[in-house]
This record gives sequence, C-alpha cells and structure tokens, in this order.
Amino acid sequence: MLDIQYIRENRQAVAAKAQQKGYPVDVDTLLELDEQRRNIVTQIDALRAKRNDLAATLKKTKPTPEQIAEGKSLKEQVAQLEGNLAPVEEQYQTLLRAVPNMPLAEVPVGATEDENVIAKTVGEPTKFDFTPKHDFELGEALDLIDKERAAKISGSRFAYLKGGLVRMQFAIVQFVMQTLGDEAIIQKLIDENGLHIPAKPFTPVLPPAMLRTEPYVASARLNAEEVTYKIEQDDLWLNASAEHTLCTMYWNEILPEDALPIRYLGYSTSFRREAGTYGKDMEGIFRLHQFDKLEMEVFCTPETGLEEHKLQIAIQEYLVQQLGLPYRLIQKCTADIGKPNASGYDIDCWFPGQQKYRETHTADYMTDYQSRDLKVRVRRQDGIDLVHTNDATAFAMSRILKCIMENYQTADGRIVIPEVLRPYMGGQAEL
RNA sequence: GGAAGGGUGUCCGAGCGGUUUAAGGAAACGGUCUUGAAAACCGUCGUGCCGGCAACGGUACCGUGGGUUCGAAUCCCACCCCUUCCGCCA
Repeated sequence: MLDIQYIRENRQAVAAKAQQKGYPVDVDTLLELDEQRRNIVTQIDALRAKRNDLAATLKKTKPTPEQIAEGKSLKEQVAQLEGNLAPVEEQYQTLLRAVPNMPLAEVPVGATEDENVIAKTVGEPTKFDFTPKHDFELGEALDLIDKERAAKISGSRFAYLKGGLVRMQFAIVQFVMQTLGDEAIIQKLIDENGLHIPAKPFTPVLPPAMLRTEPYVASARLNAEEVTYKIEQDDLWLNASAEHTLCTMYWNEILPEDALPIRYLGYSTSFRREAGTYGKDMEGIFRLHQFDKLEMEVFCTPETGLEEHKLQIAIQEYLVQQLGLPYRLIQKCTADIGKPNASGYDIDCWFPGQQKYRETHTADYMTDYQSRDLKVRVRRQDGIDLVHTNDATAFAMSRILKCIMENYQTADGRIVIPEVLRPYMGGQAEL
C-alpha cells in the first residue's frame, strides 16, 4: 500500500496517477476518513492516559468507590469511541489498499495495453521454408503432450508433459540455476548496463506452494476472483507464482542492511484459475491452470531498487538470447503495469505457430508498496527503511517450452534442442 | 488424528493481577584501558500510531481475536502456529 502521509501531501497527483493506472480511487473520501480516524484516535489516547494515571495512583492503595466509578466511566468512554472508530478504520483500510502504487515518471501514460511501448526488438521472426506447426501438433506427433487425457482426469487447461519435453524443462532449470549462480555473468550484465550494484548471485529456493490469507493479502498479490485457487478446508491458497511465497518470506521482519540485496531464484508449480479467459489460448500449453516457473525475487535498499529492476530485465534478455529466441522488450504503460507496480516490463517472444509475439516474461518493480504492508524493513545506520521489492520471470515453463518447440521445429516435425541446454540433456541434439 | 509442552524485544530468557518506564544475559554500537586486539569496566540499544519544526510528550503492542477487572504479558474463552511423543504416510 501507499504511505498515507504521501497521499495527504500529494492528493492531486495520487488521484491523477491512480486514474492513469486504471484504478480510480476516491482520495477525498480517503483523506476525510483519515482525518476522522486521527481525531478519534487522539481522543481515545487522551482517555487512556487518564485511565493509566488513575491505575498508577492505585498501585498500593485500595481504590475508593469514586475511583472505581471513574475508572468504569473512562472504560465506557473508550469503548464508545472504539465503537465509532471501527467502521471508520475499516473503510479507511479498504480505501487505502485500493490506492495503486505510483508509476515512475518514465512509465508511458496509456489507457490500454495497446499503448505499451516496444523498447527493443531482438532477432527476426524465425523463418521456415514450410508452414510451422503449433506446439500441440508437434507435441502430439512426438508424444510429448497429452491434453486429452489431462482433460479427462483434471479438466481443461491441464496437460501431461512427457519424455524429452520434461527432460528439456529440467535442463532449463539447471541452465538457469547455473547462469544466475554465476557471479561473473551477473557482473557482466551489471557492467553492460552501467549499474552500480553488487554481483551477488541468486540463491535457488524451493518455496512452499501454498500460503495463508494474511500474508497473501499483505503482499498485494492475492487476486481471489480471477487468479487464485483456495483450499476449501484450510486457510490456504495455492500460489500463482513462486513470487507469492518468496515476497512474503520476510513478512514482519527487520533485515540487517548487510544482508541486502537478497536475490532468490524460486522454482514452484504455479496455479491459476484463469477465470475470465474462457476460449482464450485453449490449444496447446500456452495457458494452463498449472505450470512450473522459475522466478527471480529481490529485496534491496530504496536506492538500489531501480537498478535491481534493470538487472532483472537484463537477466531476462540474456536468458532468452541464450536460448536463441526472437523477442521484443516491452515497456508497459500505466494501464498495464499492475496495481502494486511502479514500473513493469514484459518480454514477448516470437511464436511461429501463431505468427505473433506473445508474453513470456514480466518484470515488476514495486518500490516500497509491497513491503509497507508486509512490513519488510531494513535496519540502517540512521534508522529503519522499508525495503524495495522486485520480481521477474526467469522462465515460465510451459510457455517457454512451447516457444522452443515452435522456433526449433524441423520440416520433418522434430525439434532441435537449443545448444545451451544440450549439456544438461546428455548431449542430446533433438527431440 | 491422539497426548503433552510451549509462543515475551535482534537472539536467549525471567515475569504468572498494580515499583514492568518488560528483569537478567548475549549480540550490536560508542567510550575507558591497550602499541594493537582480547578481556574487564562505563554508557547506548524495540516497533508502530497520534501531536510537535524539533527537543519531546501521549498511546498501543508480550501468537491472534474476544472477555473479566478501577487496573492484564500475568486470570477466563475461542482460534492459530511451533516443538516433542504416539499413530499414519511420500
């Protein structure tokens, strides 16, 4: 969430930018509630001070009937004010959480995703002297994907992935762990992008795939209606990304400054309800209810937040380039970056089956919006600051497998394995 | 699932109705001493919120939420979590 003091001091800007992001919010009402809230809290505190004074005088003596009556009266007054406060506080919290993060100045203003900006195009759409096939055609012919039986057992938007495709997924996992664990590569990307942050490698993490409501809400990532599965018998949700159990990891903690930046590479199965996408991307493995994903998560100081964002984007590009996939880097506009984001970039890779660039990666910079509610802080020489958080896709498996299958297909329907993955597949050259 | 024990500040840990402004220890920071370090000694040392330019003042917080009381870390109720043992299990 946003800092209420910032909202007080930037009433107009907050309303305007919230509008630009497509999360219009009634700032006037929010600030009115804020004032009511503070007014009541001040009154309550004054009454409590009286109560404490009274209690202090009674430490050794027996209370007189008058003193007991006064104590009771104070208690009732406090209770009444607390009764007044509760609904104000509730509305206030609801409105406050509805305020989106402020976009950075350089984020292009736009009303829909059509106003995203293509920052860069790398590579040419893959050319074939035959009509390229879709993942599902290739997958079926090579016995790599079985969606029919998955539908029988689990419903639509599930798949059995098999054989070489599975080995390729784990080759990708190994390749990414190797790459992000390599200080020299991180340093090279830092230097190439003119950044001034340490080359600390990413630590691989297998996080829990479920989390409880309270931290999930605080992470500003819970999207119950459209995205997230709830476990009925327990207070647990299935995470929609490793990011959700990674960003919450230091919930309610104060980190020592020398621990930062904390760079994690999480690997988790991700579950998504995909409500509201009926009929969209029904074929193949582009959009499934369940997929595995490698996700970067970084906790850092406010000063380095933007540079960590840039590093994550550089890493994403490097990884995609290593796989030899054509892509575009998209700077998302205000309407598309998402509520907790101050900035957001996507990488759209080329999918020959559809003859389109489609989203395979996203990089999110939240500034302190996420950490404020999660209460993830850093203890520094001159006080305590909220950390800045960044997350970014390393690879979303089913999408990137589809992308590789389609870009690396041969005329006779086989799939060449990208060079960098072969060492992790026993030297195998094709599926 | 059954039984027992437990959740206190950065950590360990005492407190079990009113000198708690949470003992004591450790860590950390500053200082004395020392050629330097260690040790010893002295000092500092929780997080929010409200008010204030500030110094500071007020208030809340001892797993969470209710309750009892003039007064709750302390008593009562419910729930959550952790540990150990038993059972089951990859």
